[in-house]
Amino acid sequence: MSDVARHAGVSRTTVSFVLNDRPGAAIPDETRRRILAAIDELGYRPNAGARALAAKRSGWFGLITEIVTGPFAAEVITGAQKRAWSDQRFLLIAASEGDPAQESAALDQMLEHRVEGLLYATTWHRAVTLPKAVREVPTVLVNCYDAAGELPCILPDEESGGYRATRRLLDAGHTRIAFINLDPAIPAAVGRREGYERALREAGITPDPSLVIPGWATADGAYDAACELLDRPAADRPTALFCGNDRMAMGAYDAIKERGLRIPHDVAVVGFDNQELIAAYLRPKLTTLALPFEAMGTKGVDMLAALAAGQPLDTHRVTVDCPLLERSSV
Amino acid sequence: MSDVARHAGVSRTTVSFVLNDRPGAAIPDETRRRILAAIDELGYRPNAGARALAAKRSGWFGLITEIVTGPFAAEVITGAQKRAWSDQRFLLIAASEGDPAQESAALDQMLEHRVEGLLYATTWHRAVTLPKAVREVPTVLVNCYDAAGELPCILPDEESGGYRATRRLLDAGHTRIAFINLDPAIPAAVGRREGYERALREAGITPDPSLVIPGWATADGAYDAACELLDRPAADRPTALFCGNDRMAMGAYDAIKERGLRIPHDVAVVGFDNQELIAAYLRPKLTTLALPFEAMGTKGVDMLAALAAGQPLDTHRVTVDCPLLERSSV
DNA sequence: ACACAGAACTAACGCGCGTTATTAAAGCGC
DNA sequence: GCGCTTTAATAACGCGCGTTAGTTCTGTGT
Repeated sequence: MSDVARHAGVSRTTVSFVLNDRPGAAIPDETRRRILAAIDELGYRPNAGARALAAKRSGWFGLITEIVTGPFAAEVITGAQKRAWSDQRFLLIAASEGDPAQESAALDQMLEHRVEGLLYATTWHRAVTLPKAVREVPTVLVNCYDAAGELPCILPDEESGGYRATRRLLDAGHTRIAFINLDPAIPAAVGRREGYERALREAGITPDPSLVIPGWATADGAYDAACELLDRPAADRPTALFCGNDRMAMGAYDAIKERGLRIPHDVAVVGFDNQELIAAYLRPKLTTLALPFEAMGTKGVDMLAALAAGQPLDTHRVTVDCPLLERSSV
Repeated sequence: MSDVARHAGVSRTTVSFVLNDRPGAAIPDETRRRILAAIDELGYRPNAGARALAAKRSGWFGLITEIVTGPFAAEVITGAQKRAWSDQRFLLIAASEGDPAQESAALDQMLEHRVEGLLYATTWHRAVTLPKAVREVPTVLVNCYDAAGELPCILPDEESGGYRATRRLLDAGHTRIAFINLDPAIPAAVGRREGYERALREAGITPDPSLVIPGWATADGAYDAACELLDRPAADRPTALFCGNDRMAMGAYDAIKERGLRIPHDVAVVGFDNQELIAAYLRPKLTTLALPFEAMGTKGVDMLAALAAGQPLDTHRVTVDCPLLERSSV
């Protein structure tokens, strides 16, 4: 930068002023032109680290996930990344691999890099407790929530997801809709069931508890559940299956096809998660709900930016809708 | 750091010495203890940016990929990330989204952050030409190679992959092995075919060109190709299909099943790419070769570390083996 | 007694930049 | 001509640290 200044016949301060087009600094066009020419000629690049040091703004946000691989984490990263870069901020990404030691090591590194905010994302919707050190910096949870209830979080709207799935099946004319749920204890299972029941009641149907069966989040579990449902006497048999995730829908598909039933003609199916490689390749293609990972990542950076700028948050707990992806199984 | 020094009753220099346990500095245990206690008590964290500035070592490596999402990029990131963090180095990740403008913007940002090395990874094995600016910093290409032949690169060993797949089928007793290839013009197609033919010749079989058909990298293309192969007169019909990727293997599965043939009893299949969600969920599960993305990412960081340390590279063009994953389709 | 060597420590500079306080020159009204 | 404001520019400090070239304090041998 001193070289640029010398080359342009001005002081280093003036160069700094044009580089940051400092408001209030009166720089004649001719001078600015000379400086820009010198920059170009010398191939000068500002040093981001030095700039951060002097300005006391690192420009970094941190993102800690459980695994970098895996479709979900990748989507969160994508969403956060796009928003961050477009805003001249950068993402320091780390994976905890589910190991508390790695997690806290990653956190230490991020704090040493003076991140101005921290995003903590999990693979599945659940409660977490973070190391105390996170209090040193604005933190937003993504796809999880603070067991102590102190940190702001961004969560998928499971209830409206359940509602939307059920509503879609109701609209298609189904009245006996079974729900092959995840492990009933987890938040996703609770929320989706509430949405499922709300949709039914809204349609004037009293929810039948016998139509809600846990599939334990596995294809085999859902297969067993579907078999049990489909083997009931005709009057009790559901004509539609809402499955807790796409892998479970795969299991349900097997049970349906084994019985010579056709999808969606005899039995309609709706999944959850939109695991592209499953949902788009099943036959028929699976209608499912997408977890809004990318949107949550984007929203996370937005909230961090606000927090880092000292603005208060309007909501401590943000929910993001799960869009319905229409394919051919309803 | 000055606070720590004052609190421990020493100079800032001494604190710096114990923090970096500087070889040659004689620090009595008692003093070291006092300093560490002060650090702990004050909750001091070194400022990574300031340290980088003073030491003239940023500690950053850059990684540019086409897309952050997508299973392949994620694996490269994982591999690079693990190696980098374990080595106290950090990864500045950017996605070009296939847009040259974004790519060069990302590159600029990385250079401003004074990355000590750059990894450039593509989704599929091919030639690339990078902006001239990459010459400012050691660069290694991952899964692609420099059209100008100047930059070091890390590539999957397509030839040995083709060999290994074919060899596996030969070992299972097959002699008429068809190869439903990718677009014949791309490097992966060329290399794999060479390996395929080498394996055949080694087994005393003269490669039959009529058994090599392009499937154009799509499930439909491979389906058509498989139909044509399987509908040949019995004497000409292959008993094994080696497919250019897993999606193509899906297409081949359909053609095989439609004809009432069984996998692997009547026709064996080997895929390529190991797309988990396809290969592990097809019935029967698909035997396939994995592209070593994670290993290539790791190797990439290794090479960068060597280059950044000023060591010369022993090889300019490194190849990494594609491991065979045995499942149930052979 | 003195010289000398090592141990323990520190003052001071510089990394590349943002920023504040200040100066010098130019323009303007009377 | 004199005061005043605006414009154009700069010197100097500090961000938090690594590092070099010292300085001061011990102990040892003669």
